[in-house]
Amino acid sequence: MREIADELGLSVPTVSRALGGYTDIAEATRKRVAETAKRLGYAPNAAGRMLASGKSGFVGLVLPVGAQQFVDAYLGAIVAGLSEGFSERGLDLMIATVPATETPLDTIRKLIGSRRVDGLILARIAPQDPRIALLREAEVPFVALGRQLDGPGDHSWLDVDSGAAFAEAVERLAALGHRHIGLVSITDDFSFARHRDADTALAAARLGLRISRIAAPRADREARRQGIRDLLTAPDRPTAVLGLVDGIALDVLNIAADMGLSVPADLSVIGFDDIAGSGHSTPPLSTFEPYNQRLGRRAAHVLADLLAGTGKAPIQILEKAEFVTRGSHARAPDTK
Amino acid sequence: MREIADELGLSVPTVSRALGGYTDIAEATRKRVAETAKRLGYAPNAAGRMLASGKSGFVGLVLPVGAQQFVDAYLGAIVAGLSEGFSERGLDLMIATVPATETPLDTIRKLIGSRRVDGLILARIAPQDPRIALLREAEVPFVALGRQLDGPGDHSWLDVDSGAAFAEAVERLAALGHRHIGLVSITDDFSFARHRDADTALAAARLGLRISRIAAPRADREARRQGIRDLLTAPDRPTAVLGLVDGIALDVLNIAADMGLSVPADLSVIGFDDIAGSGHSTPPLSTFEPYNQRLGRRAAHVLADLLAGTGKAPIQILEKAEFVTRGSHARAPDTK
DNA sequence: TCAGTCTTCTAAAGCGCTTTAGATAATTCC
DNA sequence: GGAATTATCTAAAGCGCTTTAGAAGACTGA
Repeated sequence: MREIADELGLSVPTVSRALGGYTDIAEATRKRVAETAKRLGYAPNAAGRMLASGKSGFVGLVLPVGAQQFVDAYLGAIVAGLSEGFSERGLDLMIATVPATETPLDTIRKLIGSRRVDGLILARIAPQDPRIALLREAEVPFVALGRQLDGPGDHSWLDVDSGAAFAEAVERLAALGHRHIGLVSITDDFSFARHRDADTALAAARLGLRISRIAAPRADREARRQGIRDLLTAPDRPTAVLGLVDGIALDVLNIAADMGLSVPADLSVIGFDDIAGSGHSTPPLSTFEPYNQRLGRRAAHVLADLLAGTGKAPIQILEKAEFVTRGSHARAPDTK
Repeated sequence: MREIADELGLSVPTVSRALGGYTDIAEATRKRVAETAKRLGYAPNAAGRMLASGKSGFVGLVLPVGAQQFVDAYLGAIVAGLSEGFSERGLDLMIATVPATETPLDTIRKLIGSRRVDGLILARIAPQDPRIALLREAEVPFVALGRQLDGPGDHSWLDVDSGAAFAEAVERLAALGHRHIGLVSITDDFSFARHRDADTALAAARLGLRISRIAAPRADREARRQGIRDLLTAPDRPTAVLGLVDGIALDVLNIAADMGLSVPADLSVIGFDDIAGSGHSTPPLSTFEPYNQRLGRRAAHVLADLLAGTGKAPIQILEKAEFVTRGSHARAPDTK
């Protein structure tokens, strides 16, 4: 910056204000400065700017990578969207992992204590998430991706309304003549599982359909597969099955094939997530695409607004997941 | 920091040196400072530290999100590994996206011009990658994930030796009595495709096997599927097929099922990547797992070493992909 | 024409830390 | 016992930028 100032015979603050677009700089000067800056390939030193302005220009996403939690397709899409959204607003995304020796709360405390980030994105919200309490107390702007179970709270969040997607799946199946639908769920305590269970039941009750729900621990694949087998061999087996996630729905396809059931003629199957591979199964899986990248991008904009001070009221957004019509669902067998 | 100094009747620099673990501070003082810092919940201001030390403590990963390129499972795993590895070395990962109005080179130039990052990770290396030339010229430490086509170069890189995996697949199939293997490849100009093509051909030649290679543009799924159908209906069809990636291998499974071919009895199929869904196909797909998260973590350590100045010579690492035995490959049909 | 008002710039201070040079006190050596 | 050394601390400067206060010049209006 001094270089530019020297070259043009101006002072350093003038250059700073010119680049900052302040009004008390003559238009001609502003232009000269801008041109010289470009010619010299000037990029403002981030540290100097941070120190003087008190803003880091960074926004943090804390990943609990330590355990088995890794960056799956969901987080990958979120990261892409966040990064895209923030760069549109002149912010940078930093990804922090929680070291094995620390708790996520420690990491967050350090991050905000060192002023390394101006705000935070919280992903994988637990039904009761202590991080939310911490950030509210510290008065650090943040946006949560996902809802807590005990109501909307008064912080900003975005979530995919996967419950609505399951209700839509029930409606679609009802319209195709299905009267009895299986739901393969999980016993783990995730908010998304409870939302999907509840909204499926609600929609079925509203339409007068029967739901047969089975559930096993998420990681216990064998238990789940046995449950599916039992469900499909029962004398009054459902004519359609909803998988809580695509992985489960693909297992249903798999087991149906083993049992000689033809999908979608004998059995309809619908999943959720549109994971890689869902389009390549036999038959290709009908599922819901949650557009997580778009969700991440919108979350970035919400946080950017928060940081800019635009609007104090919490923003809470439920995004819709789109149904992806493929080959694994059709009219109920006895209504052809 | 001044607070700590005041509280203990010391000067600010003394506190700084005490926390920095310098030798010219009495052990007793060091301990008192450390305790007070902990008690006050002190975290050093990142901006001040950066400005004074000239190091940002950040390492950048530039994502070309703009176009269709999104964060798939590969990049997700890489990000997780990088973040994990860097946090083990006291560095932070920042993810930058390339705005629609800029080229990746612009973004990189800005990043290093503003001293926002101390070093960079380059992912998705092109056969001739201009980013490598730029960073070499700017003398910014970096590590590439992937090789260029024209030899190893003299910069540090890590890559998965997927060519070796395909050679291993050929060997495994040869050992199972297969004499004629199909390879479904792509026509696009990616380094990884050429490595896999070449090493497959080499291994087959060495073992006296026949390879029938077909290829279509990566995005043209219909052309690829037609190619696979032609391959499998030919009078002397191969008894095993390698898919360049899992998506392709799953298509092969799919088409084989449509044609009434039983996998693995009539046809063996092997893929590469172990994407979500590969374990849920019918039958479950035998494939290779590249352990990208581990690769990212190792890359982080290589770059951290570079930044610490430990060892000037470029480090070039080829990682092995592990074969995942599932149900889609078996003995050749006529050798039972 | 001269006080008052803009417009456009500069001077100085300071953000929180690290680093270099130097000061003080305690210790050692002959 | 005094010079030389060592151990431990402090003073001062400076990293590159932004911000506040203020100065200089150009303009207005009666």
